[in-house]
Amino acid sequence: MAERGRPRNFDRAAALQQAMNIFWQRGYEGASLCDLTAAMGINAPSLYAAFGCKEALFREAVQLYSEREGLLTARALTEQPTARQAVEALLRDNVGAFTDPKKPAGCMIVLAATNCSTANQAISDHLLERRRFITAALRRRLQRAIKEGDLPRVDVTAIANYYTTLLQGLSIQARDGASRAALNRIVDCGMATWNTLIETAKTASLIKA
Amino acid sequence: MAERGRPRNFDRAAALQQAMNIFWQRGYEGASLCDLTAAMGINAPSLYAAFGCKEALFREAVQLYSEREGLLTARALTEQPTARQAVEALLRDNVGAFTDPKKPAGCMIVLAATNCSTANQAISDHLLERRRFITAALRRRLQRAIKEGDLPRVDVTAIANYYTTLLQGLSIQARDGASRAALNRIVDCGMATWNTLIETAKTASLIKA
DNA sequence: GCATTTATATATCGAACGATACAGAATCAG
DNA sequence: CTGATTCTGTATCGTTCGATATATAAATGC
Repeated sequence: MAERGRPRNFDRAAALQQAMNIFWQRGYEGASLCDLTAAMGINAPSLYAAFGCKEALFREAVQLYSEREGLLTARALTEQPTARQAVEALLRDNVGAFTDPKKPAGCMIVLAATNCSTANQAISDHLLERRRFITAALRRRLQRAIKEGDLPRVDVTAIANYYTTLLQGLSIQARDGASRAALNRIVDCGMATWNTLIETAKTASLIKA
Repeated sequence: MAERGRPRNFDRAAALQQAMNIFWQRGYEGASLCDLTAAMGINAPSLYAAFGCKEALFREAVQLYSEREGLLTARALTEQPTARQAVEALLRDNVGAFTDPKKPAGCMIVLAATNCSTANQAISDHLLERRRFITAALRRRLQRAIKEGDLPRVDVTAIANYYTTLLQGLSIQARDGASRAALNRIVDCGMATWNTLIETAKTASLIKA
């Protein structure tokens, strides 16, 4: 353990988590360095020494968020036996997280950089990539269901995009103060229509072909 | 018309429209005064003399946006004969507007202040109020449909919230670069399930009662 | 002990932010 | 014409932004 020099005086992981919460709550540009250092309990030079710059800190915070909160989504998609159960678990689990009073409302990936100045386009693009990754994961899960015979041959892109859109809308609703019950009521609507939706995607896909 | 003093050298309405476009594209905080004055073709003092301050300019821009783009929604809700047609027209017309290449993608009311610094909470609240107004208009339209016998007695709040969520999700999808065809494909999914959804909202409402 | 290394706290830095002071230009009333 | 009024362009204002220079404190290696 060749830890030369004065040892760090704060818990880097704990500080990162605080930074994540601030970014989650206020967005990339809405979170000032002053906000960040105050929440992290350190001064600016310590922040820069430990994380590089604001953008690098944000990317680490997004990574932490993905590992923490994205776990819900990943588990819902992999562990549920059927596509329908996977989609419903994905929606319900995220609604639960979106309305956890101990956390900022809604999804950080969706909300933290919806509008950025042109100088921070890279930040927007980074989150856009993450959003597309989630949609792709859902699409792959639906494809797996077709292969497993759990789902008829449907337009998986359409279904995945539809539920992604609903999920992103739920983030806005959560941020706007909707209750967990209200959001679950919306999920009820989204899931009640599953059978019809699959039929539609099937026929539409056939019409296209 | 006692127009005293030196006359204004620019078209106030045209300048406001340019400001609206900048706010629409970059959001309230993402749009700097430099961006605004450049797009409006005027200098800062002219902007302040004509509009007061950045926040007042933004509120006027939101008002203009509501009158211009909100017209689509208002017309869809009032002019279509049935609730189903009204909702579908609302979604289709907004998808058309969201993907108009001559305009910024997505809805300004949804995207322009999703994450604001605490100093500009009033801006967020203003747009939140507008969003709630739109949901309320949809809910009233559904209630009207029940009164007209066009719709069974359903949980109109749930249906209105569901389609609002979908519409807000569509704004994010549009901003993320989704094509008009892709968004219409999502609307297909949302509308294909109308009958099932109404049945569900009916029974659920009865269960509740 | 002493040199080296790294982290900390204070005190900024230059740039960009929203917003104005000011002088000059353009119109009106008389 | 003169005086009053309003708009315009230049040149800032004070503040906050993200990011650092500097000196000191706390650890290690020898």
